[in-house]
Amino acid sequence: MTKKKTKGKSKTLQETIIEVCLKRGIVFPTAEIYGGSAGFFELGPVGEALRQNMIDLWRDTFIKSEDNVYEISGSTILPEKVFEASGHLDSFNDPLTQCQNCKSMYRVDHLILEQVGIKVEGQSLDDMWKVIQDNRIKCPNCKHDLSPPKQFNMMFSTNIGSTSGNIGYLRPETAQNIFLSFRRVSHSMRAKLPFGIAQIGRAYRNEISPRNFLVRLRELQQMELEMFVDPDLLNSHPRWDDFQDTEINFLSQEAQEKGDKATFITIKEGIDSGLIVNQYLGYFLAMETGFIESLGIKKGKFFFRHLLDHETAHYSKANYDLEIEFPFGVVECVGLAYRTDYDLRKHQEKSKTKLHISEDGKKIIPHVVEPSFGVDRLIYAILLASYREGDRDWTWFDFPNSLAPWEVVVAPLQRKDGLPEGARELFWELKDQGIDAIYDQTGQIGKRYARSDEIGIPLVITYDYDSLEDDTVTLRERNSMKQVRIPIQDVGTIIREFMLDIVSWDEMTKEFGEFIKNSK
RNA sequence: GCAUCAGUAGUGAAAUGGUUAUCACUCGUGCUUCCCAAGCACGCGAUCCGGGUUCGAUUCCCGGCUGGUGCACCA
Repeated sequence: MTKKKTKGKSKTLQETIIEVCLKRGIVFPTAEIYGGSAGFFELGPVGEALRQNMIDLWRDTFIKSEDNVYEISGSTILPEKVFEASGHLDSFNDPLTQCQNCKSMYRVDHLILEQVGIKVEGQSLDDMWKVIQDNRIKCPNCKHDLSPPKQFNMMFSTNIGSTSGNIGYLRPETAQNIFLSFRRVSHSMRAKLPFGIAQIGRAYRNEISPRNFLVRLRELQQMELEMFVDPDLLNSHPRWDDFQDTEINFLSQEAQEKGDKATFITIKEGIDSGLIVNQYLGYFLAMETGFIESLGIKKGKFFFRHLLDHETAHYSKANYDLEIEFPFGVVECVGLAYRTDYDLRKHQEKSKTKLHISEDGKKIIPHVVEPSFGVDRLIYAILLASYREGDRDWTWFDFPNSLAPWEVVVAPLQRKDGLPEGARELFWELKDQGIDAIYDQTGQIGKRYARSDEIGIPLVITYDYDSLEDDTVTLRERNSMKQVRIPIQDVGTIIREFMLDIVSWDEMTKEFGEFIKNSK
């Protein structure tokens, strides 16, 4: 953690980002006019544009570029049986006890295991209370008496319909819908292993203590993919040759125990040494690396942490968290879990519905490899990674072009002499061409450049007096603050090529020459 | 959930048990042929919520909400 807030002194990066978010309509607290509600945030126009652009990028990468991944959209409220089967009802119900004196809270089962070595996980509260009393377990902190254990449920519950007793829960992860609709999707798509089902949507967790802006939320958004694979073929990924040499930044369990840093390894090295459990996990480690880089986050700034055994969820046989480094600490943004056949088996048992795939006369319950992305945390990570300050009087976001909230601002140099009319005409022309433009004629031109930079719009077109004469406009680029003068009829094409990274800004200035204002 | 600090225009700050709560920037309108938050004029805009003490509370007290930090928690 860095620095303190003391009047007029330096602010943390987090405080700075939050300030810009409020000011520029990126993110703000839910129900703010009523004092807000912890753990909930709303995206403003700029934040929502970022979110949509990131989701598009994810869909392109993890669904559209694959030959057999199908996207669904499931309900956010699910009946209780689902979570009895999935294990969330047991595992999500943490039994807690509190010290009567110092008020410290403890997970009862963890405390008992640690103090007297007895495993009580899954036992009733009364039984656990008995173990505490029989063994005279006291508060490890101050040695005083503990309270009887209480359940704390991390899932939001509700009643379905008018009768009580039909309990539903807001899903704590999007993944369960995928297992529930597995049979329908695999049949309707006539899917053959390996195939994937993806979902982008909201999930809910009643966190005890929401913290750190968009990091720990009670309502969150996920982009999840469940890849279903024949368990005998987990080490026969069809594209092995394409990704085996991809380098990833990896923090092994052993390195964590020694306190070492993450190091770069290739996927092949990871597989050969057993650090990466199978090729499908390796594939997604490589894919996740590429995706995060495309968000403008540098390869050395994030790493995969192989979770320690006690941190690994009840359903998972191996878990790799993608953690991104920032001045105040790391933000965990993506998980990669090897869920094996846990979920399908549990749902098969509970629902009495066959959840296998028939192939070559064999009945296979596929194993599941699950990359799971936290949308909100990634938005935060993008903001942090793109935030810039320096050679100008305002701050800006250096978003990758594909994430920018708008592609271009169209601005008349002044609000008179026919300039607004000309600029307006160009603005509508660009819209017709499918360019995501926004019009701004308020205030002086420099102020409009600043505002545009501040929400990370890469380009500004200025329609000036010369435009009236010769049908050219200036095009300004955010990062260099340099301009070129280009013919109006080519503007749409030029913007498109720049936004798709077909033509770089350097190439553009070479072709058109840098425009210097003819002062006075 | 515990402890602790904090909450004043959009943002950042100032002040006060008593007339109309101050300032900067932002924002809006106008002027200035004006290409990187220039200048001038005018304008909009705030004491987190509830209760108590008091003739009077933004200020003092209590409770809540929200945020920072530490602990705990994070399937």
